[in-house]
Amino acid sequence: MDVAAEAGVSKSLVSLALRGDDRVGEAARERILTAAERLGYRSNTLARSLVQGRTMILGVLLTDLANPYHTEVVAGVEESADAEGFTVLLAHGQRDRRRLGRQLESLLQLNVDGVVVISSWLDPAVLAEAARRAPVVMVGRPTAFSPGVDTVANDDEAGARAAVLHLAELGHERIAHLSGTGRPASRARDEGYRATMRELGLGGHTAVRPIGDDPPQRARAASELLGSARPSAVLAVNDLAALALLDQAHASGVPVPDGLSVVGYDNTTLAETVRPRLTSVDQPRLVMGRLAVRLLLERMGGRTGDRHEVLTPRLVVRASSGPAPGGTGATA
Amino acid sequence: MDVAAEAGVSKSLVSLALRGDDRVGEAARERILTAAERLGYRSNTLARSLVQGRTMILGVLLTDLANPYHTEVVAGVEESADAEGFTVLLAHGQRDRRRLGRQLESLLQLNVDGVVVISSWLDPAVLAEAARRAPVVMVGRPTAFSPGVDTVANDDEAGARAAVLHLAELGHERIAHLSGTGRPASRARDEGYRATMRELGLGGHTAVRPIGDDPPQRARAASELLGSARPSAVLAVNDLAALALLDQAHASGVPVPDGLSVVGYDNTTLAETVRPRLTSVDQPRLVMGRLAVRLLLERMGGRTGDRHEVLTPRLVVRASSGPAPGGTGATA
DNA sequence: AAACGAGCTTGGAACGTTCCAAAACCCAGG
DNA sequence: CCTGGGTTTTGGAACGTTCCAAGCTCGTTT
Repeated sequence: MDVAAEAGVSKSLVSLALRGDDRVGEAARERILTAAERLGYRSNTLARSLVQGRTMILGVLLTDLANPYHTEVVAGVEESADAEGFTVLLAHGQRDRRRLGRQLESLLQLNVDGVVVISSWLDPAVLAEAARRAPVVMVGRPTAFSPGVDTVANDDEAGARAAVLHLAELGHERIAHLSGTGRPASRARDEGYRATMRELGLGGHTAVRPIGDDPPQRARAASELLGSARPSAVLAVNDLAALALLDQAHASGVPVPDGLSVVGYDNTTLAETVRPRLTSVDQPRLVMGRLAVRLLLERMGGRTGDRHEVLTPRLVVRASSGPAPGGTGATA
Repeated sequence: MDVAAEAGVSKSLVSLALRGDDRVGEAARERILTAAERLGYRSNTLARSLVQGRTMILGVLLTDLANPYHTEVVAGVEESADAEGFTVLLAHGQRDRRRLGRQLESLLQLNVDGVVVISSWLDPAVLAEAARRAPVVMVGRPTAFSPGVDTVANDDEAGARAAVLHLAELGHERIAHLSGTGRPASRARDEGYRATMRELGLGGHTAVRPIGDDPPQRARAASELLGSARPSAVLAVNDLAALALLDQAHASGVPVPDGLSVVGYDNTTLAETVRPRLTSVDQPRLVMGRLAVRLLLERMGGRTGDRHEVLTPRLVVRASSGPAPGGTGATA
């Protein structure tokens, strides 16, 4: 270490001084700091991590950078991690199990101190295996619970329920559901939708149409839903699906919300840019991110039992939902 | 190293065997591999990087995760990095110089082999300093060139020019510009707009209105632009600005494109979701990402001179631009 | 029978830190 | 002038790899 030579002290003392240890004498500290400054010295994190056995890095693994839901969770993670002195690095796996696995492996190899997985695409077995090597929290509803992995999710059933109740309160009865493609969260929303329809005595009006993954499929699904027995309101599995629906409604000359009410899910920025502004179920994403970090810290602190946090979503009413055409407004 | 003991060989041989060196005898290799398998052994990347002096990691520093322009550049970076055997990790700085600096520092401390900066918010001096520690490529138009830093940008003047020519060809003369807030790219687009207007003899119709950063400011700027002397066409500094304009036009009952043509910039996914679909100038983002990696590799390979690549953008015509109201279509 | 070379294997140094026990220094008290 | 105790400083081990020069074990050549 050149700084040691430059300042005429041992490497040990340099190490102490640079870490701000107060056992270092005033004169020595002075010389060391100026020497380090002059030489532009930067301690090597790799070496430090090697000896300390930790990196002060939290890894975040996500499927989809373009998805604002994910990125807001990340914001929450970053906020808490910063406050605790951790650096956050993101690894991006796309919707590809293999790539996700590889990226997860990269993070673990880096010896990150914890991993937040924002994706339900990862194989539960892979997740469990990762949890044996480092604390792992999964944000979102898992396909199956993996032992050793904590989870933070929103209550999809409750979210769907709130949306259906809102629509029923506006007088709607023929409430349809533009559902997802079998991912865990979408299944739960579907379930919540069906249960609430039954609970309201609207079971007979239950109508579910799955939507595709790519834009053309989405458009077709939306158009079919608006076809023959058109519902007066639709709960979409997410904002993207709701958008496809709005688009299709516009194309077919169906006015929203006067001819059709639409409710989305996730309350992405999309909901606030689209016309008309979209009523949507909001997940507390920031809170979820912060919570994920707290769970990681608890694990590092020695907790062994698994925790599964479920947060309550909140309906944000905007312009895309209104009174049912024939109704007189509130009936419930 | 337990594997060595387990297989009854030296740690050196284990190291060789696991890296697939062909000098290792068949019997020993066999024993080592099964021992490693049984013990669930994973070599420690930190230690390897420490001795080899490189990490096979490329860092990407970005301002805004939520911006699809950025994330597509990232996709290009990842594609090329993967092909070259590098892992890509992202650090996210938000629009905050200090935070960006800290994140950059984190990446450098990790000893990444190269950094791609997708942000024009970073202080050029900080960038230059970073370039002294690792190869750095900046994607986007820099505030000022930093010695040692390569850049990859699109030709904003040319993009703005293409948009104006397109509108002029449709017969528009009163073409206004909803401009940005002084970032380098937006200044260049502004310049391209003005120059092209002059070139077409439309200098007298030049009208530039700056837009704000937050939604309410954007809305006001859009509304003012549509006020008194309403232009027949507008080039917006980016898709978000164009969106605000579309929104405002809708609110004031101005039909697009019949009463007003709008052209955006960046061709984000927004352009394909908004109604009407937005004509927009597309930057070759994937190519830019790939190019950034190539420049990094060249630096690692020993190149010393700086390179500044400028790519040509391409106008994507959609439904938001049409013939000028009074005109007969193509005039140019 | 000695020397050689090819194929495999090994021990120890090195990477740049932190950690720890021990050494050196200093000053006050006896 | 020695002793003790606190403060400051030090050398060497350790972290888990890779790298390198050197070693061993054969069978083959001279």
